[in-house]
Amino acid sequence: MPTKEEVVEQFRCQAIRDAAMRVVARKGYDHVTVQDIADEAGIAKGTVYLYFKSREDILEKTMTFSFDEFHARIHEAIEAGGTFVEIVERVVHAQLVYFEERQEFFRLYLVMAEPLGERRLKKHAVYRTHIAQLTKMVEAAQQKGEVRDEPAERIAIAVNSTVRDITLQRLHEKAPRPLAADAAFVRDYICRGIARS
Amino acid sequence: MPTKEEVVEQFRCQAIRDAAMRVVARKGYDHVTVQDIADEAGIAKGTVYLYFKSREDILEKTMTFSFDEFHARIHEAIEAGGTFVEIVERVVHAQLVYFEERQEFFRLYLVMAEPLGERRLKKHAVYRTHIAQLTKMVEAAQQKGEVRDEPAERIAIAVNSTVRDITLQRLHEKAPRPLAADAAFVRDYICRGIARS
DNA sequence: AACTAAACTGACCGCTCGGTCAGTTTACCG
DNA sequence: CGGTAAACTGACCGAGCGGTCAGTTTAGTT
Repeated sequence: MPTKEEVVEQFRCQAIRDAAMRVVARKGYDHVTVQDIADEAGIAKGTVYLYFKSREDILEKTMTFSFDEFHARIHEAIEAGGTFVEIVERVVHAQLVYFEERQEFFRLYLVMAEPLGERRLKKHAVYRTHIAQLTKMVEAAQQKGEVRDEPAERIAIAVNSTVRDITLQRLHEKAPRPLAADAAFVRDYICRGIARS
Repeated sequence: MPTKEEVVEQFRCQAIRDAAMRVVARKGYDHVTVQDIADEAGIAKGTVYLYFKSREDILEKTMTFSFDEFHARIHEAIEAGGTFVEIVERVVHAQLVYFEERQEFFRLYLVMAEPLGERRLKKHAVYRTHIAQLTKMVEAAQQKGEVRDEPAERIAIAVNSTVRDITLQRLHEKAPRPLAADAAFVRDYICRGIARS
């Protein structure tokens, strides 16, 4: 049983993470300042440092925390079973919906996938986890002979990239077409390619 | 006929752009300082400002300048004609080779595709140009009935995302498999999907 | 060699940001 | 209430950055 202090602490941490996520969505990961986060959360900058030890700490915790929920959703979609096409359909749909509902998270997610600079950031580890999840899905389908015999990780990356960029495109459009249409498009693109059959 | 002064000026500008590209590749777009660029180019910071009017000016010019050459290569690959599969094969191959040979450019390219923050950056315009180029390619193929009847821009985005993320993956690997293998994989993924046929 | 204009330099300025901490407010308990 | 400990605040500090410019070096001309 958590003490009252722990409950309050958790509540504050969550509020700060939520604020951080909104600000990252607005300004981009690299341009977020601690003052921004404090303002967004309606507290003083000093208070932030009572709950997190540095700017990086806030951003990293924000990332991993949000990601856990996303990860769980995809896990569900995979575990529900069925043919590979059905699984892909659910996974694609789950991702599109999740990104659509939580654009702040999606923008954070974009940052996770990209890193390639001097520092191997923790962000990237989070992205790799997601790829690993999809890779297992592909491997299972290959065992059942539903998917071509190519490196599973390559396939997972290809699948994921498509979902991500279509989501990005939808975010840029003022009035994107119905989500179901893009979900179907991505599912078909992944499974059958774009050649007229 | 350019004067001697103009030649020297162009040479200096090119040297600074080259330096900027290398530093961006190492540190990432947002963390590059003007001092970094000056050091890399072997000149003083003040000298940089004789040729460019601001940090943003350097980065923007570096981006568009490098991109023009890339754009031309893809244009060639498209215009050489043939069936859609052949064209895709050439385009994918050209991109993979170009990215492999110029990793600094690729890292710059990654930054172009991503923006989604407060400011609609010029970076993004450059990326849109590339997508527009691919979109035209897809539309031509649709006219000939070689490609399914889906929004051409969506297809272009999907195609491009795959090439990009596979390239990214290759950069992370110490010993990636032969480029031709990935080129074939991407081509097949795009045209036929991943379902076992 | 003497002169000059153009090219170049790097110390400097103003500003922003991450992080600190002395002081203030709040909340709880006897 | 009164007292005290915990929570909170925001002015402040030092570091680092973009951009400037007075001074120095270089290169061309006579």
